[in-house]
Amino acid sequence: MHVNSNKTRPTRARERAADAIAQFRRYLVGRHMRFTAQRALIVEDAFSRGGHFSVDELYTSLRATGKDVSRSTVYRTLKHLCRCGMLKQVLQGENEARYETVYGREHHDHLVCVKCGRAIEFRDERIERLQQLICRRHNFRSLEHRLGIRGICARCRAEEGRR
Amino acid sequence: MHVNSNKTRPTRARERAADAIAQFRRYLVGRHMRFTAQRALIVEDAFSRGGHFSVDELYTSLRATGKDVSRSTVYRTLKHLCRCGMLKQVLQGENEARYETVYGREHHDHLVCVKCGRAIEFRDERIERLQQLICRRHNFRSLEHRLGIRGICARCRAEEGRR
DNA sequence: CTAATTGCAAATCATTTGCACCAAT
DNA sequence: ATTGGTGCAAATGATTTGCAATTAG
Repeated sequence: MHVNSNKTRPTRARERAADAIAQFRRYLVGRHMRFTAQRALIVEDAFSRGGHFSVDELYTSLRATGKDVSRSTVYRTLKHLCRCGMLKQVLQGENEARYETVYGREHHDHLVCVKCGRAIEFRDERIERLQQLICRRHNFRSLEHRLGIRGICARCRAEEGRR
Repeated sequence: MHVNSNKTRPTRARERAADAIAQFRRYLVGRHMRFTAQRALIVEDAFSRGGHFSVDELYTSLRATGKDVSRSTVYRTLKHLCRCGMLKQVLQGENEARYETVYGREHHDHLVCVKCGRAIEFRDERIERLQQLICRRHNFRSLEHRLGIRGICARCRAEEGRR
């Protein structure tokens, strides 16, 4: 099991982003699609950040750094990134969709704090194995799975004073 | 582990619905809220059905039986049902929200078929226990959890011809 | 060159809300 | 009688789309 801090080291992040851009370009070229400046900026931003993000966070962050990309293009690009499996939507029950990067990372599940919104990531092999077992038993071919535990994180519990 | 067939026996369903109506009434009364004909109809319909449903399915089904309840009221009532824990939203990544009844049932997880949309329910104690363990390890207080495995069900795989 | 992409503004779609009338307590 | 509920139509908010101008291959 491992836990990511929400801030990845800057250098590490830049590497990750560069890898992702290269990968996305390969995907696009292979499909006669075009690798544009806007797409590069979007992938760059998405993969430089630690945790999850919403369309608006990404859009605003780009804009804040003077990289003007339209909302439409952000939506369209994120859709492509999902289609090629580099990104995935994580649905936690809010109004707007949130995304997390997949490319270059291993599968993990989440503890989501309902107070502060933070997501703690974890991976448990025993749970993974049991899931496979269940699929086999139902003759079900698993494509992906998602486990989310909602609750209150240690920090919020501490601040809250009581247990 | 157990699996529910998607159709519950009619009599059984009626009982379930009656129980749910009574429970919702208790909740409302206890909060100085009013138990109205519309609310009864909505709860009745929601708890008579087997699987998951969308607002529109419920709305249409009511309407089809001549029970005229406005969409607004359906939305407002489902929200109350979620608030009191009798219902819960299940997010599978579509555009519209889907709900499933909680009251009178035990917690379970899902195998969701991406071909036919069917949801197979299961419960595995070992997974439940491991989740508790993980929460404890992170000093995280779990409020609820949700495990969904997306893939292709046995029936669709058979129809598909290949493995 | 030529087809794909962008940005804008208008269009959708699910869900929410303001308000005048209605009904449960 | 009160006060909360309902239905309608209008408002909202996120996402999508048509289209003319732009640009990558």
